[in-house]
Amino acid sequence: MSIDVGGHLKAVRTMYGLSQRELAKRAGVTNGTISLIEQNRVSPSVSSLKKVLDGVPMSLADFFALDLQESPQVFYSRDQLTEIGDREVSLKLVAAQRPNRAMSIMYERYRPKADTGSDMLSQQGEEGGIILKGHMELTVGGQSRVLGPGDAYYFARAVPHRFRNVGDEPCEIVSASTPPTV
Amino acid sequence: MSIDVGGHLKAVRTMYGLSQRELAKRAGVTNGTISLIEQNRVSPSVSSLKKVLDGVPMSLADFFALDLQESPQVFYSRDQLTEIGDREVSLKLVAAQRPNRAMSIMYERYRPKADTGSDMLSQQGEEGGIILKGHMELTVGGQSRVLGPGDAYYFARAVPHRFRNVGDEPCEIVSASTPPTV
DNA sequence: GGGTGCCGTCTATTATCCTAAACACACGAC
DNA sequence: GTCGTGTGTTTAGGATAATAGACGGCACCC
Repeated sequence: MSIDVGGHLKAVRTMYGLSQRELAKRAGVTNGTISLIEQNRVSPSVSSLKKVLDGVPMSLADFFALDLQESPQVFYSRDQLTEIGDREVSLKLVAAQRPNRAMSIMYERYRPKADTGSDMLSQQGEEGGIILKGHMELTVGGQSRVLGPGDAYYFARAVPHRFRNVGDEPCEIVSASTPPTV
Repeated sequence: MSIDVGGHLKAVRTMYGLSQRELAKRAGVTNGTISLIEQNRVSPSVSSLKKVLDGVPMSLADFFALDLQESPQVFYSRDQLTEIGDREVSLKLVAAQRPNRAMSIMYERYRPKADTGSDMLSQQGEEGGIILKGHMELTVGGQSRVLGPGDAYYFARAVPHRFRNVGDEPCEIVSASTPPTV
């Protein structure tokens, strides 16, 4: 067994401020079980691990998705955002260097007439955002629409999509997508 | 055990076009084990389930995260956003009615002195955002910091966190979180 | 009809996990 | 001091999972 289930569980438990006995009681197992698991002296069955996590509560998916190793960066000043745009479109990415993050969050700035080109598509995931300034024509699947400040969008990336700044001023958007593409 | 590990495994295995014996051989377990797991006659230990998934290969996190999705509305005008705030904090949610979406994207507006209260925590997921206007004190785990326009944050929700508008003007944020809490 | 090969299932045995209860240590109250 | 209550750890034994190998089914070929 390569993955450290025990350490993982201990981290989760202590993060919630629970003792082994408290967690055991909530989960309907014995404190000894928790102890043995945390020491990696046993590899719990999925059913018992689920019982334990139900006591937190936390899903199995989240449990195994947890990063754990260190405490990652939380705060990013505006000049710490990773910029990845070209001249037409500027993208400032939050938490770019964070491994295995679940989302990309970006501050996007489109010059007048900027255009992502016809019908981008990714295999998977979802994307959404809110327009802050300017006017953006968004085409998703068959549908097309011009969005202004305060308007928003949300779509599955498997559908072809295109962004085009149809205004005379720059268009600014905050967007999020999952899973992160960049 | 509420979750259907067996059916799940069978779906993964057949998706990869493997027989029980093939998968067993790759994984270093016996075909009987696969059979018993798929029938939910046993709840595999994490270690053996991991061995089995290594034969695919697939991570435990992905295994437990498997799901499906889809839905229609793409564009949301500003007054179509679902508002869910109280007097102190206004939250405008994109695609609120969309079932099984992967993220929540929100336009958040905090009145001066607005405070989410001490140490909220959700059991799961990640959250991030970008400050548009005003100044927000964000506390995550031990660390605390005041963020201004253009600054950003990103953290795992399992860590206790708190937002507090420390400025005299309203603070506006666009945030995203996954999985959606609301 | 008899082989051959691959499929998933089942059984008897062995290996591992889970429980209940004891154990050891630390800290505060009195 | 010695209770009382909190913590995590250990142990014996019963419960559960994993193994090796047998079993029956189905398709294909001779």
